Parts: sequence; structure tokens; C-alpha cells
Amino acid sequence: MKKDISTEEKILEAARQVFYRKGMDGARMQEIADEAGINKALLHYYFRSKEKLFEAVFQEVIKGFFRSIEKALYAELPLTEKAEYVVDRYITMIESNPFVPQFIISEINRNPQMLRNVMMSEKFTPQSLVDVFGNPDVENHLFKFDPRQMVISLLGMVIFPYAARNLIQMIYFDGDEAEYSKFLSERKEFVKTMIIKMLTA
Amino acid sequence: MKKDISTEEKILEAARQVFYRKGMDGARMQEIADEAGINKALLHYYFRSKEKLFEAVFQEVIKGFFRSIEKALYAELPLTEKAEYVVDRYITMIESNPFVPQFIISEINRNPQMLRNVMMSEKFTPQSLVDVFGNPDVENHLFKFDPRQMVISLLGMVIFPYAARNLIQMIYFDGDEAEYSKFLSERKEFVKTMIIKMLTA
DNA sequence: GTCTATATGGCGATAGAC
DNA sequence: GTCTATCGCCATATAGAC
Repeated sequence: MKKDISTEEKILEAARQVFYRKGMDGARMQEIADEAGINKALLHYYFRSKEKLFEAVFQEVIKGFFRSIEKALYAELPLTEKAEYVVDRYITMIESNPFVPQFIISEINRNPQMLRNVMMSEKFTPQSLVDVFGNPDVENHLFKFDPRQMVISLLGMVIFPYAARNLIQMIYFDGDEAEYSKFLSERKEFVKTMIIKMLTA
Repeated sequence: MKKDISTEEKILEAARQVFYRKGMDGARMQEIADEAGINKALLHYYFRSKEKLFEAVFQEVIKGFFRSIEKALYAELPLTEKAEYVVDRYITMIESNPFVPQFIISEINRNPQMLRNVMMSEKFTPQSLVDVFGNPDVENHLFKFDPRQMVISLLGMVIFPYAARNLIQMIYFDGDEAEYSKFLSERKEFVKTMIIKMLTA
């Protein structure tokens, strides 16, 4: 049934856009319907309720987010190169979904149980990112720190500029969108350089 | 009029708590009234509308956030020590308001204009944090990078663990709150060390 | 200033025709 | 599967007594 899939996809795509902008509580079913070019009642036909629709979108986003960097984590590379590779993949991925970080951070608190469910349903192995920095087969000076400190730092450096985009853009770039985009495009190189510095004596 | 101030303060405090947990759209005036131990109608007596009440809370939070680190920025210290001092102050401040980062990130998108207004009404000089790293009177190897790259990195490393607390806690700490708190308490030292590494050859 | 009671509008959800 | 019409509730906001 081509028609079915097409409509369901249209709804999910529209819902994603609206939920990105407004969040679960701020979003309106009418707005999603308009965005999808269909009637409001159809949303309830495909997904029973707003809550269910949101869960479907949230699951989809979370899954995509984690899967997209999994490959980089298992690459057979020495520590520093692997770290560079991870940063590269991560930023590239966010660049193509720039609203995801803020969306996730905003919605996490609303229903932590939902996040747990998504994590369970898929077999996420986030430990592997820790392994990248916890691997002791390379000379480095991080032993006195929990390797997760490095992981969180990497994630913070990569994600924060997107999660807090509007704030940063206004404060440090006078609201100039183009200038901030340029800044972000130069950031990949900077973060790579800094991660390597952090990993070496 | 002691009574007036007391009630208004009670409302603001209650509103802050509820808005932290639920956000602007998720919050209910009834819940704020209950939290403040007063009647719902009183909220409208003191603040005309939910929107106005939220703006008052948001302004207050933003102002407090920026002011609290301003002192550290003007300290007369050499680059590395100043950077350490800033990190220290920042984390200490967030530790006493751990829900603020996520709150700000979540609400920024809703109404960027409001943020602009707050920035205008106060005379924020965020440039000073850039000056910390842009100061060329110290030997360092950052010249080929925009000093704002350092600023955003520092902020990301400091803020991200709080903004994405629930997510990180679940993924990397198996949901163990105590363990994550311990992790955070060790983080101040880690970030300081890393910032210094990033600033030196 | 603070309360109770009520108006008003909007939103999620459903009924039912096609 | 898709639409129009409508229900029923709930949240913001106001009226008005005290």
C-alpha cells in the first residue's frame, strides 16, 4: 500500500518539524496537520493520540542519533585518529540535523521513562564511546581521570554550539547568522586539535 | 508594604520552580498557585498573564546567570589562572542552580525576541569572556583560531553535563544519581586541567 | 489584597458521511 | 483512508464579593 506509507511518512516528517520548533507541549495537532497537508482527524487515525505521535517521533530521532555515530566507534584506528574520526562524524551528523540536540535536551525531562524505553528497545552500546578513551594501550596521561570525563567533554564541545545556537549567536555574534555559520564550519578543525591536545602530555 | 513584596516573591519563586520542571508551555497556572500556597486569581492580579509571569521569571534567571560570573572575568590574573578561576566560578554557580542551563536552552527558541530584550535592558558585556582568551599578551598558540572557539568550548564542557544530565546519567551511569553527582564533583578539576592544556603548547 | 465563581476560547479527540 | 462537524474538557483570564 503505497498510499498508506506515504501518508504516514508525511505525518511523521511534519510532526518532527513542528515538535522541533515547538516541543511536545507547544505543538498543536492542527499545525502538524497543516504542515503535512492533511486533515487533523487523520493524525488520530494513524496515531491514536498526540502523545503516541510524539513518542514515535522521539524514538525515531533518538535511534537515528545514536546509530549514526556507532560506525565511527568501531573503526580500527589508533586513539588520536579515532578521536578525530569520531568528532568528524559527530559534527557532520549534527550539521544535517541541527535542531536535534536542542530538541533532545528539551524533551528529556518531560518523560525520562520514554528515553529508557527507547534505549531498551534498541541495543545501544554507548559504552563503546567510553572505550575509545578508556583504552590503555596508548600512552596518555588520563589515567587519574574517569575516561567518561573525556567523553562528556567531547560531546559538550560538539553539541553545545548547536543546542544553544540562538543564545550564542546573539551574545557573541551580534545575531549574525552567516557569521555564526562560518564559525561553526571552522569548529570541526578546532575541536579535533583540542581533543588531541587533551589526549597528549 | 511587607505583605506585597512577600507575596510577589512567593509567586516568583513558585513560578521559577514550576517553569524549570515543565517549561512555559507545560506549566499550569494552577500548579504555580498551589506551589505558592495562594489562589490562582492572585497570579493574574500581580502579573497580568501567564506570558508576563514567565517573562519576569526568565529575565530574573538570565540576569542572575550572567551577573554571577561577571566578577571572575575582571579579575587581575594571568591567562591560565584567570581561566581556572572562571571555570571554578561558573561550575560553582551552576551547582547552586543546576536546572538553569536546561531551562535556558529549552526556552530560547520559543521567543528569541525576549532574550534580545533582556540583553538590551541590562548592559551585558559578554565580550569580556572573549577577552580572557583573546588577550595576546601571553604566549599561546591560539592565534590561528577565533578566541570564541575557546569560550564556546569552555562553556560546552561546563554546561553540557548539567543541561543533558538525565540523558548522560542514563546512558553512561546506568541511571545512578549518586554516581553521577560524584562524577560532577570531580569534573571541576578535570575541566581546569584540560583548559590549561588547551591553552599551552 | 485575597478569595470564589464563572466566562471564554481553544485543543485533543471522536462520530459519522463518503 | 480521508474528510467535515462537533463534543467535552481544561486552562487562561475576569467579575465581583469580602
